[in-house]
Amino acid sequence: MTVRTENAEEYLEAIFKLQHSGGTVTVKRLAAELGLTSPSVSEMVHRLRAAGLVERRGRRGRGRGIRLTEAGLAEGAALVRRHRLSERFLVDYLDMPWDVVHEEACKLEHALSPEVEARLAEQLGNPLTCPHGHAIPGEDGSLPDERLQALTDLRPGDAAVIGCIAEEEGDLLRYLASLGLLPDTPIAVESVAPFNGPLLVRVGDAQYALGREVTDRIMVRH
Amino acid sequence: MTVRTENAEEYLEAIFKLQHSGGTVTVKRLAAELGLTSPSVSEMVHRLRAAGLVERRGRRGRGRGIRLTEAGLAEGAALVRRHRLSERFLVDYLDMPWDVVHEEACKLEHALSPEVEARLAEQLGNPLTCPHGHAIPGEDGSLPDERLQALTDLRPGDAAVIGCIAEEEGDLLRYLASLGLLPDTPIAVESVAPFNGPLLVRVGDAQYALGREVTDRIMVRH
DNA sequence: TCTCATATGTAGGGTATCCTAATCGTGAAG
DNA sequence: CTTCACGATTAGGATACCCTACATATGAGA
Repeated sequence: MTVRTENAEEYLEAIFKLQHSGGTVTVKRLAAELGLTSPSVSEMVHRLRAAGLVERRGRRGRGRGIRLTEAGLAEGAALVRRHRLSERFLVDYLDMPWDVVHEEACKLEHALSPEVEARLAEQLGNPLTCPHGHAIPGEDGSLPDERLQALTDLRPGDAAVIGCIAEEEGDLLRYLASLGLLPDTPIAVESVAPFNGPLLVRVGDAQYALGREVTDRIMVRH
Repeated sequence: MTVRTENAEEYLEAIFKLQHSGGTVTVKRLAAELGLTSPSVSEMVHRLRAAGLVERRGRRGRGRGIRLTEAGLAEGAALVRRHRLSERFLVDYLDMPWDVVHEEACKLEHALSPEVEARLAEQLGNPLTCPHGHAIPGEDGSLPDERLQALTDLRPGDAAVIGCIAEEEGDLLRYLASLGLLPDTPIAVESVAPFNGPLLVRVGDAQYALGREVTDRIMVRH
């Protein structure tokens, strides 16, 4: 049962995230998430199952698909926790820009022991979210399920607070940072142009016109 | 030429360290250092050579054995640098005890990009040594060769300063820390018991009798 | 009930890395 | 000058992944 490799960890993390984003975890979805082919994923899922980290429910009904076992859940949560703590570390301690930390954290997450993870969390002040606003699982693997909605789905006049950005890296993040559209920022929709046009939003004293590509990725709460 | 794997990095680091500790780098020594068999090492050395990271000198005379090329040297130095910076980080920022950080750093060193490495060094105040006293290679790969000698080799009456501890982890380090025998600590030999007996040393106001197993691993400078 | 689109799985093949056992080569010693 | 010990290498085999091509199975709709 040599399934504590870095590769296996990637799978567990991906399954954990898919499982928590709701919906059924299938081989196909996993393959898409990981950028691999279905047979490769199918094979690894068998290994993970043999190792007792994953189980398959019948293929019909609600609870179908791939599920993490108790052990797998703990592993997956720990990986996500380490990933997001790493991002916080890179931003808070090393002053790195938030649009590059995801990739760096992908490597770091596999290099943190529970001990280092715990001390890092403490040094960082036990943060609750990553720089993009995603919740950091607790040491017990718990993850609050906030119900966020895309900014796109607000109506004119609605006010909200940015919860997280559904994008881990790239130009979009740089753009948002340049506008000050960061997690926990209050934002209000002033108008919505028809035919899938831009949203006119207010942030503090500023007003911006944001396209759907952007507003789809800004997740807000009330 | 897929030789930028974590495994290959381990080899490069080991070769770098053996090369700098003087002496010839052979397959056998490498195998011992890495805890692998000779055939495995032989094979990887071929891969590294194909990748232009290593070269073999003739098997006689001074410069024989395995040598890092320019490229390999840079890689090796970077790995050692990241390893020792990681140790500093673990001790200075996360308050971990110095006898456990080696193992943690073994994992971390492969997860640091040049960018992260640079920022980490800066945040830590560009330290020159790891917690055990070993010099941290510069960004250019340079490594000063201090000429240290084992405490064992001093004569009664000699005074010196602890340079580094030739041991990365374990009880010995805990023991030394409990006595305050850390790098940069002044130390004087008061007497040496015959028949490979203990050394009586003075450290500040304290006096300790240290066995050869211990004094062999305490490297000092003047 | 039967058929088909689609997800899943099997077959077969490739690479990187490790191992054990056997072979090769060379300097030193007789 | 021959032999031998020992380090290096080759041979052959295992495992963990990954892939492409092909086979199966199943729910949905005819």
